[in-house]
Amino acid sequence: MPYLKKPIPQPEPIDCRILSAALDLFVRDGYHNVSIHHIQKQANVSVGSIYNHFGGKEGVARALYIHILKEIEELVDDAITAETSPLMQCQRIIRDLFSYTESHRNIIAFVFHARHVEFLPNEPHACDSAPFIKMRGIVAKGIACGELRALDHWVAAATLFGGAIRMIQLRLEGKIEQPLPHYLDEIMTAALSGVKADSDGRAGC
Amino acid sequence: MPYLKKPIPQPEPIDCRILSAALDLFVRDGYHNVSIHHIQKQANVSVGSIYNHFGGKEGVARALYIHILKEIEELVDDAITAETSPLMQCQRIIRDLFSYTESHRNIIAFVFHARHVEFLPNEPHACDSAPFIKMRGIVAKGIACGELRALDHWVAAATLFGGAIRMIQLRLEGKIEQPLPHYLDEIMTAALSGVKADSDGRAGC
DNA sequence: GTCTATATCCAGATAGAC
DNA sequence: GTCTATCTGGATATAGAC
Repeated sequence: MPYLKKPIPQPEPIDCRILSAALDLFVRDGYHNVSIHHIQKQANVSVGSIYNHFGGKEGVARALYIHILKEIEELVDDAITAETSPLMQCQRIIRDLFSYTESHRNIIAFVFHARHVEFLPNEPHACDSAPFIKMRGIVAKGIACGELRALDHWVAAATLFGGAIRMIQLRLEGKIEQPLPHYLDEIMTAALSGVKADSDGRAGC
Repeated sequence: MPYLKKPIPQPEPIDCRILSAALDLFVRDGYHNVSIHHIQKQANVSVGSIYNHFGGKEGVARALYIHILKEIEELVDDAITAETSPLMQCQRIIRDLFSYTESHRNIIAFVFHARHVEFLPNEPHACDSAPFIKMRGIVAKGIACGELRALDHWVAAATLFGGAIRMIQLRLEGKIEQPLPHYLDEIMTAALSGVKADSDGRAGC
């Protein structure tokens, strides 16, 4: 039996351990309250390895930021392909963000709760990143095709997603007791009624 | 002529200079990127004075935080006394927050943009502070008297204020070109239509 | 009360063995 | 590639003169 040919089941590759340890610590204590040494202990690696892989604490944060934004972008892309109308796409995104907040708390917290500009001054701000640009693109399309009212695009996006984002933040801060999906319908209808065009039949999407 | 009896016009008392210098720096660079020495230089005082008045950097931040929350609370109180119905009070608060964002940018930025928990771990979170509790109280009253729909209170508050807060944040980040009051009407009607009760005449407030 | 000069500490970064 | 040990810079905090 080839026991010995099997590699010892290394639980995770070293860079993943570093990233997930850093994510936990950054979210719990805030970037500036976490030192390389904290990460090193939590991930069971050495300082040297962290520098080898990421070039330092800021490098870890940058890798994390990019990785997580990519994950959010996938969530948005999935919504875009799964639904046809902009309105349904927005609904889908909110729904998925809500359930993601429950299942991948720290990922959502890192995006919606950290002030990246304070430690990644050279990275574009989150709201200039691909997933958020795409979300605004959906809103613009909804307005163009008459599904949404002809509001300023920023206003429409803020109204549509503002309430949901606020709920996510409150949930992350522990203010809201129930899991977010519990509030999904109420939030959705409230947000939509602010931006939906008067339903006079034409859905040109 | 009593020229000499007049005190030399000291532009500001020392502790105010410290606080306003700290506010500027905290907002611009983030608490953790600002040192006592930065504050000292910007305020034209000595390190010793800062320690005498506030006991250190954290003390400065705490004093600032408390002071600013009190200012926001006044804004909320003014709205409550100036208007009678909860709905009008909410409108008034949003309107005043918008104009405050333009006229007292850093004050609003410090409240809505900084992560206080990361440097004032023993202070209550902003959303547990008096002004925000009062805002939720207004919402609760609006629901109780039938002016607002019978939503979950968190949902109602998030819907009513979420869009406006999002606009404030975007404006602070420089994403929005126009001064906020320019968007006031659109934001207001969009937010209100999500929470207003079907107008069937009864306004029991 | 206000200042300058100094002490202490700790995080970030590096060197060099394995 | 991974580790430990060490160096360095800078920030907080204090001491003591004025």
